[in-house]
Amino acid sequence: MKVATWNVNSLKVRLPQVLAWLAEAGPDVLALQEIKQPDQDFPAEALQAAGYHGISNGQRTYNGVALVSRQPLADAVRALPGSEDPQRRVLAATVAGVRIVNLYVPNGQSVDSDKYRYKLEWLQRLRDYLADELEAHEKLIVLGDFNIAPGERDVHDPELWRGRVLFSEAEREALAGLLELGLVDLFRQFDQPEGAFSWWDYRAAAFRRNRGLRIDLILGSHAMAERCLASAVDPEPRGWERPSDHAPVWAEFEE
DNA sequence: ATGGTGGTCCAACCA
Repeated sequence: MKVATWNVNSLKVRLPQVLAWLAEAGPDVLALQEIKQPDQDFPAEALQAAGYHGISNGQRTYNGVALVSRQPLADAVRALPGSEDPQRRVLAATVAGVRIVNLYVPNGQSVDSDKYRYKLEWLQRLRDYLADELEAHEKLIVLGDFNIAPGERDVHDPELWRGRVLFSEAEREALAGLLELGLVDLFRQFDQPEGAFSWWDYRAAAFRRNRGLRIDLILGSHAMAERCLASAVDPEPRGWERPSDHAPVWAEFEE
């Protein structure tokens, strides 16, 4: 099973690229973030024609997540439990006996903003949720746009980014807290090239200069980590015409 | 230190 995550920054704009990447990379499951459209606009028919089921937790203009899968998606959950958050950032479902949790973690804007405090509170609620999910599901994958670079190797210039949003101590500790629950950053189980990033700012030719961050992650429970055969970023779509600012990240598992 | 780009939807917000 091949599982992937991609922040597409508007599914309306990026649907042709999503269909092209599905055909090219052939993932069994693709988790999408920032689809920026309500559920009634979700392109279920175009995906079905490509051989995929799809479900969404959409929202107009901002946020919105979706799951695309060759096999049916069951038992969907669309929010962190006990939350009245109107921001659509969570979509979990079960595929072929594997629980998949798709996340669009808040960006946080800057460390002195209300949005940063919201991000840290949200991550605390996420931790409580994932603790329960790990109890309930031996085979668990948690993936998406985490808006946090885990370590020095995941940042093009750690000294520039240190203390700033996406690489601040409190965010990195919150992410480490998720791993302490019993989740593994699958990308780092394998040898990777230097400068393997998943997001590059649209500004200042950041992609051309490879000034990026690895903030799109695939975490697995130990049972999934043991079954993981490979993981990588596919930077190619970031170089396409009118790209998302993120590239897809994938992980492959034995059956 | 600033501003650079892009999506949504036409002013301003978010990333």
